[in-house]
Amino acid sequence: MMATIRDIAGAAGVAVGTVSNVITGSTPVSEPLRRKVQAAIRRLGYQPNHIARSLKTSRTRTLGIVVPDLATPHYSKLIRGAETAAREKGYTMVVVTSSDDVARQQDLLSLLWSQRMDGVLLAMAAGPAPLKLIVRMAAAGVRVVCLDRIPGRAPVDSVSVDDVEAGRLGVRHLVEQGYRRIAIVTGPQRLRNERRRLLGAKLALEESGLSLEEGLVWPGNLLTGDLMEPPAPDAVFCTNGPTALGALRMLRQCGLRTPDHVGFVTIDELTADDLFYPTITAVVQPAYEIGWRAAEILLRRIEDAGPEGELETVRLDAALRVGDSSQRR
Amino acid sequence: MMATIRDIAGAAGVAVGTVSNVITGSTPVSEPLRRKVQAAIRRLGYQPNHIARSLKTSRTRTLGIVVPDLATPHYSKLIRGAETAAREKGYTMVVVTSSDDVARQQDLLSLLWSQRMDGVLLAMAAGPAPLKLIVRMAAAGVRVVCLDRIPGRAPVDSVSVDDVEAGRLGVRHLVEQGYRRIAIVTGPQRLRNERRRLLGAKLALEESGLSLEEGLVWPGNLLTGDLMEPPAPDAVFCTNGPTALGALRMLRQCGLRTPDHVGFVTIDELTADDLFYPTITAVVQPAYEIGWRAAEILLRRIEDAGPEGELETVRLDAALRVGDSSQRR
DNA sequence: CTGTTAGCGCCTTCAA
DNA sequence: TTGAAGGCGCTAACAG
Repeated sequence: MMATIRDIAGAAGVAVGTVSNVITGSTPVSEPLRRKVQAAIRRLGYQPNHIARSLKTSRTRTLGIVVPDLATPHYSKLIRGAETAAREKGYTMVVVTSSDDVARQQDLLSLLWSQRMDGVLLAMAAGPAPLKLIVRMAAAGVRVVCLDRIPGRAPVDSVSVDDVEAGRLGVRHLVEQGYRRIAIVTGPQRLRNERRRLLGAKLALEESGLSLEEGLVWPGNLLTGDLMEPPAPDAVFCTNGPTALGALRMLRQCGLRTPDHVGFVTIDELTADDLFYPTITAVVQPAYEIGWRAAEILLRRIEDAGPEGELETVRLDAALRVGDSSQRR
Repeated sequence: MMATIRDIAGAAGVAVGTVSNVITGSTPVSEPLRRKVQAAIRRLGYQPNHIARSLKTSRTRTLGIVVPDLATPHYSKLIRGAETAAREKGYTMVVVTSSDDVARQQDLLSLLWSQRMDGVLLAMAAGPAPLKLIVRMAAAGVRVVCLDRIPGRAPVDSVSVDDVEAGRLGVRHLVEQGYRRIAIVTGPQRLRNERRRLLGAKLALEESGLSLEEGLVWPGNLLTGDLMEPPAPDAVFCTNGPTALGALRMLRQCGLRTPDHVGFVTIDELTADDLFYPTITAVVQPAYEIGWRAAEILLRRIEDAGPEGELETVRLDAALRVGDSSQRR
């Protein structure tokens, strides 16, 4: 039903090997034959079967990327970066989402392995790292590079932002603006990123001679009233975008505005945060570059395929983008 | 290097066919043998090769979805809906983005075809529909279902929102609120959706006995000053999310606030639009359901594989979600 | 039930 | 340069 290399060989009056040669370009083919072959390809609407090709070559020229979710702008930027790098090298990128579920993440990795992806980019789901699987995949020739959400200490290449610095940067800015009772709102502490951002925030406080009161650290989501009851903060620092949205909702519910009643800084850009009134001060991650760099490393591993070489561990810097929300009045 | 079905047959002391039978479950296998096989599978860390399986069965149990971009919340919801429906049937969803580029869209469709996806979901890039390719793919057994951004008249199943109604809904609301000089800001008119939303908006005006002044329709992005020079609008209606963000930026630049100076309604939810101050009135599309329904239709086509049957054309309703921005004071 | 075997479509030596 | 042939890993008959 569907045209094969054989059909077009027949139609062009040449051998299948010749057809393959004109398609892959691996072996020179004389002009007249090449023309006949290409004519037949067009005429029959032939579409090479990558499945068969991959089975033969045991390379798919396809990369997988596993992310916790697609809705967060952070991950769409990251994917775009990775996808662009892959495309430049002639690779296709397949995107799948774990919904932050480790079981599903495990399934997805197995699936990508079964699909014989040449390599996989992994932004881990919250929870234990699938190290054993990663190691087995690597042994089987499926490279894995972690990005954004990376495991603590593990034999994998990784690219991410410097989380400690990001946390420090945001809180230091608040301190410099004159805020003293700074509340920290974080995501789940199972995530290493979150732990490190919190660590950075604490460091910034210590460096300023301020002590962090435990009452002012809220891991996970804010609860109503946290902002009102003593010790009430004069500023809020959020360690990620979704958390920031939650915190802002809470502020609104409590009738608090930034920066009039409380200073506000978050890690991650919020969609259209320049439209918020007042605009939001953010510690911005180079999301696109994280994706790009990770894909680059992965592709190098795949194409060099030589000895293991050194593990690559890239830490990129986040940048402070000052808005209105942290301007103490 | 990588364990094959053969290796585990050897390790378990059975024939390859038996191994295949326990894996696929297509033929019953006695308990003792099944156990030996499964032990061997675990021991050797065997991972089935989907490539080979697909070559044999000529089914990949994988669907592709092509979207213009990932950053828009609308598309991530849509993808989640489609992905969920696919997963329920045991299919994997591969996400690729066209960046709204028809050439790239063409390449991606060819690629998905070459990868022998069992079916493809397509939210078209702005520009001419790749009808010929779609027809060829269908003939070759790769079903295509269009969603969200669908072609005008074409022999494909399609799922989308009722754009005319969505446009009408938004503008009618503004009229009901007492606005009279309503500006319409649209996306590129090459997009059928945009044309139809504009049409709906015009209908709502006519039905209210209001005439649309050409000066108050801005296709594409707003330009500075449009809002200030006469005839200045007393309300703005945007036909999609990104356009709305642009318009809001413009309003801010002009020092105009909603609803004090100008009423505001948009099609599409904006991320965290409940946090905008004032909150934004939106005509909300059932994005998740669009994805879900489209995947459902596609899967039915794939699995029934029978006669063509009737073309399915699903039009879902958008809903008005009233916020502050359209409350005339 | 279990084992054997013939391809799925393609690429890649290897001879001619 | 061209053509013929083997086999990638797996499934699905089919024969035992």
